[in-house]
Amino acid sequence: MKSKSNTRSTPSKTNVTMRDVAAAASVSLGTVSRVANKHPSVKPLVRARVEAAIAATGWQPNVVAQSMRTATTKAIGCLLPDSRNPLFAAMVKGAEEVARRYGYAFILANSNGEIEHEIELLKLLLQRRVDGLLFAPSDEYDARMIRLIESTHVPIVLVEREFPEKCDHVVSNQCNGIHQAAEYLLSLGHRRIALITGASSIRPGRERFKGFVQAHEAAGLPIDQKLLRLDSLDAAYGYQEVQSLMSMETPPTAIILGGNMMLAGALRALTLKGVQVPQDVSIIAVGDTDLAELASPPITTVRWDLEDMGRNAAQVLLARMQGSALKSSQTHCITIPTEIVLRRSCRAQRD
Amino acid sequence: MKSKSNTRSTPSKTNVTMRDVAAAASVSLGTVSRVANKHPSVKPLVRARVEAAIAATGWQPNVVAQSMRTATTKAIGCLLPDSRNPLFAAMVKGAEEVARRYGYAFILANSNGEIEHEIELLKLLLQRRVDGLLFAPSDEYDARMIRLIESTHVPIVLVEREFPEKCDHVVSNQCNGIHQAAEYLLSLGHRRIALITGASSIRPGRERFKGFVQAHEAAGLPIDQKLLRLDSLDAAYGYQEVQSLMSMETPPTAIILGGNMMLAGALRALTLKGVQVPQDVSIIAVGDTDLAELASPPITTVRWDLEDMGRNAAQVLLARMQGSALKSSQTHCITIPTEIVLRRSCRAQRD
DNA sequence: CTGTTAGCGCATTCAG
DNA sequence: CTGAATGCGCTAACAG
Repeated sequence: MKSKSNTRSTPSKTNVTMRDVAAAASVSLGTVSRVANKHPSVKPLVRARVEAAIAATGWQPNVVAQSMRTATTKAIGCLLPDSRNPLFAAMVKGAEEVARRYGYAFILANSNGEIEHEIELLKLLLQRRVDGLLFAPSDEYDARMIRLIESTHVPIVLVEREFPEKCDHVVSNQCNGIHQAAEYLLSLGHRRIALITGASSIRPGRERFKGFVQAHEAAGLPIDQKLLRLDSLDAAYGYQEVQSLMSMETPPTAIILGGNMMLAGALRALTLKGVQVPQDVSIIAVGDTDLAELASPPITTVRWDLEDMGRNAAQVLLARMQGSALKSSQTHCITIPTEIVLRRSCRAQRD
Repeated sequence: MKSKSNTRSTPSKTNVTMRDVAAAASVSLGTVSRVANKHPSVKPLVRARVEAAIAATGWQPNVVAQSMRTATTKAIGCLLPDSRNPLFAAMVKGAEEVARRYGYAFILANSNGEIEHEIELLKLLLQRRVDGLLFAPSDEYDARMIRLIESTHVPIVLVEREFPEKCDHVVSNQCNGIHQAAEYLLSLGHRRIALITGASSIRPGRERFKGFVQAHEAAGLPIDQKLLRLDSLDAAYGYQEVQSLMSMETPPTAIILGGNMMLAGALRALTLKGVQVPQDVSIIAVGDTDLAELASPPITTVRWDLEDMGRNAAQVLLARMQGSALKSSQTHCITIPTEIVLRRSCRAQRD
C-alpha cells in the first residue's frame, strides 16, 4: 500500500530501481539494462538520455539482484587460520588488491586453526555462493573437509597447502628455504642443528623437514632425532622448545625456527636463559620481519614475497573461474621462490 | 535447452532449490520456508518430513535469494587503509569474529590511504548493499566523503576516527596515552621532548598532539615547535624525522613515536646514526609489538587492546543495525583505555 | 535498435 | 496449520 505512484520526481526516496530510470528516460527496462552493461547496440541519443536519467535519479545497480539473475556473486572468499599472522596479513593484502581490481568483493574468514569451525565457515562461504575461494586449511588430511571441497564445484585455490592432483595451489618454496638454511649452517661447521616447525599435516611442516633432511643427506651428515621438534608453528611452541633444547646435556649449536611467529617466542626463551646469539647458539628464522631485522643481533632469515603470493593466488583463482573448468583439467601450481638473507645471528662453529 | 525435466530424482544435479525439497516432501514451498526459518506453526509430523527431505536432497538456502527477498545481505563491510598494519590486523580479527558469530559475512577492503580509491570502494561496498560498515577514513575532512557517508542510510561505525555528532565511533584514548608518556618523560627530567605523529586530519594525530600539549601545560613547561613532526604515520617518516631530529644542533633528549609503524623506522635511523638508547636519547613508542618488547633495549610503549577495539566496533555496529535508527539518535561512542608499559628505553635526564 | 516478457530462489501475504 | 500467489531488481531471450 506504499506509494507506488512514483510519477513525481521525488529524489529523496530510498531505493531507485532501473524501472525508475526507465520511466525518467521514457524507455524500457531492457534499454536501461543495455546502457548499464555497455551493450554497443544502443543509439547514441537514447544512450545519452538514459545516462542522464541515471545521473538524475542517482540509480546504482543492485548487486544482489544481479547476483540473483546471473547466478554469480562477484565475490571470493578467503578462509585461513589467522589474518593477524603477518604472513597471512600480507597475503590477504595482495589477494584483496587483485580481487578488487577485477571487481570482486573479498570475504574474509578466520578459522583459528579449529577444524570444526573451519568446516562450518567453509559451508557458510559456499552457501553465500562465492564465485571462488582462497583457502588455507588447518589440516590437509581431514576427511570431512576433503570430501567437502571435492564435492563443491566452486573453484578453490589453496595457499601454502596442497591436495596433489586435486586442487590448484600457490605455495612458497619452504623446502628450498630450509635446505639453504641448513646447508649454510652445515658449511659454517655446525653438526648439531635443531629444527622447530609444524606437524606434517600441513605442507610447510613437511617441506621444511624435507629440506632439512635433504641438506644433511647432501652433506652426508646424520640428523639427531632429539633435535627435531615438529609439532606446532606457534610462538609459544618456539618459546618452549628453545628452552627445552638449550637445557639438553648436549644442546644444539644452531636452531632453525621454521615458523614465522616463532622468533618472538625463541628470543624470549633465549633472553630468559641468558643464551647469547650467536656466541652460544646460531639462529635462523623463517619469515623476514622487522623483529628479525632489528633484533640484536639481526637475525638471518628465509624470506619470500608474501604479497606476491597473495596476488598470485588471486590470479590463479580468477583464471580458474574464467576457464570454465573444462579445459585445463590439470591443476595449476605456482611456487614462490625463497631466499636466505644473511645477518649476524650465525657464527662459524668448530667442534 | 538444458534438462528442465527434473522429475527424475537425479541427486547429482547442481542447484537444489526449495521447490525440489517441497516436491520431495509433498508439501508446498511455503511450508518448506517455514521449517527452514523455524516458524513454530508447523505440525511436527510435517516438519519431520520436510527435514528429512532437506537432508535427502542436500538443500541449502540460497543466501542471495534471501538477500533479494529481505533486502538485507547479512554482510558488513570493513574499509581501512591497510589491513597489514598490525593495529588494523588485530582489529579486523576481533571484528570479524563477532560479525561471524552473529551470522554476518565480513567484506574487507583496503584503501591504501588513497582518498579517491577510498571513495570508490565506499561506493562499491554500498552498492553491494552491506548491512553495515566499519570504516577508518584516511581523511576526516574530505568533503566528498563526508557527503557520501551522510547521504547513506547504512549504519556506519568509525574506527579510530570521528565525525562528532554524526557517526558512532570506537577509538582508543591516544590523548591520555601520549599525555602519560610525556608526563613520564617530564618527570624523568626531560625538557626537550620530540613528538613524531600523523597530521591533524585524522583523530590519532589530533589526540596525540593534544595529550602532548596537555602534559606540558600541566607541568607549566614550554614546547619547542622545532621538535614537533606532525605529518605522517609511516615507518619511513619515523626514519626520516628521527634522523632529522638527531642532527639538530640541540637534539631532543627524548622522542615519542606516535604511530605504531614508526618504531622500525626509528630504530633503523638510530642504528644508522649510532645513537644509543637510552644513553643518548629516550624513546617511547605507541603500539606494543614484539619488536618493542624484544628490541635492545626493550622499548617503553603505550598499549591498548586492539582486538577488543575490533570486537567493540562490530558490536556497536550490530547494535545500531538492530535499533532501527529511530531511537538512540544519539551517537554511540566507545573509548578504549590505553596504558603505558615501562621498559628500559627511557632514562632520567639532568640538564 | 528497442520493447516485452519470463524467471533467478526465496519470504510473505492471503485464503482456505 | 498449510497451499497458492506475489514480487524483490535485474538480465537475457525473443519479438517487433
